[in-house]
Amino acid sequence: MINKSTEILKNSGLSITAGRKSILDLFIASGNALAHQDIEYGCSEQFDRVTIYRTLQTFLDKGIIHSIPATDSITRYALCNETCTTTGHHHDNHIHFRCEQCSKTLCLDEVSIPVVKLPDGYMIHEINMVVTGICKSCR
Amino acid sequence: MINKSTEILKNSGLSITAGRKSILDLFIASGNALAHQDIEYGCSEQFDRVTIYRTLQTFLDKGIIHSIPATDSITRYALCNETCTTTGHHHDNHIHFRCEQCSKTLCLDEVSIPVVKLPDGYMIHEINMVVTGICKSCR
DNA sequence: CAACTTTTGCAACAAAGTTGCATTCTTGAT
DNA sequence: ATCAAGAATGCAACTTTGTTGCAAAAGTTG
Repeated sequence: MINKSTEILKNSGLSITAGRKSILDLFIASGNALAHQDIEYGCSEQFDRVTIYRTLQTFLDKGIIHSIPATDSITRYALCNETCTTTGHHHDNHIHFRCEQCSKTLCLDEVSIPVVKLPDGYMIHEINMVVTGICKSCR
Repeated sequence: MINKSTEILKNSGLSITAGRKSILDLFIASGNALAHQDIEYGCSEQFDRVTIYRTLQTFLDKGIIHSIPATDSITRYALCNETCTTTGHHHDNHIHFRCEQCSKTLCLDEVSIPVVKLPDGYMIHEINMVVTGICKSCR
């Protein structure tokens, strides 16, 4: 296993292609959540828009990345952490933080989502929590 | 003051137009969050797509509605409750629930968002919490 | 390296959202 | 009730975002 992106692909049973490695490398390098557009302009080599959409969907399906809700109609994705190996739809139990200054969206892996009690009759499947504000680096 | 939508518009200092009243009435009648498309097809009279976009933006600015984060790139909006009179960007402190069965998004006004403690250096401005699962009516 | 499967790129399309401008409607003062 | 000024609307044109089918190219397995 040469590098991390190759390793992730192998572990998920996906074939190793230049596009997938490139996109994974970008996620690993950036350290924050990426939108489709970030990837389109961020890859050193350029890939077709369609390929990027399909790759992101594949990664979602395999549990390599997760999507982060936002109010601005831009879907962002972030790498799931290592312990999160479930295939198929799943969810990391951490908070997401969006900085209003630098516009970066981060996974705060160390902060887990508090338990909430819903009224009777509601079944909880998944909880998402997104905090906006100013991040550590921007103060 | 003839009806609720007119009252809301007056309170926000907006001029009373057929489009605005129609859209507000739809929010009041539906009781759940609406996406642009729901409004486009939901209004008895039809309005231009652009008008709907602009009306929603105006309502957001005036604090009449708030937007609800989602992972599906569809922005949904819901009426802010009465106590929430701030003009400009603001946020209701309640949880949103999205039902996987009926696809409705609801404001659970009675459930407030729990306090979270972020690592040092982060400034919190706004917290959003979206729970997905099965709602009361769909069980 | 050969067959078999998977992935990619292209084209074409559909949906979502934005902007400028002319026309129409609201409002507030007469 | 009327009218002028300002605000809102509709239209056209455009950009961005996301989807689908299919043929060509690349990856995988023996």
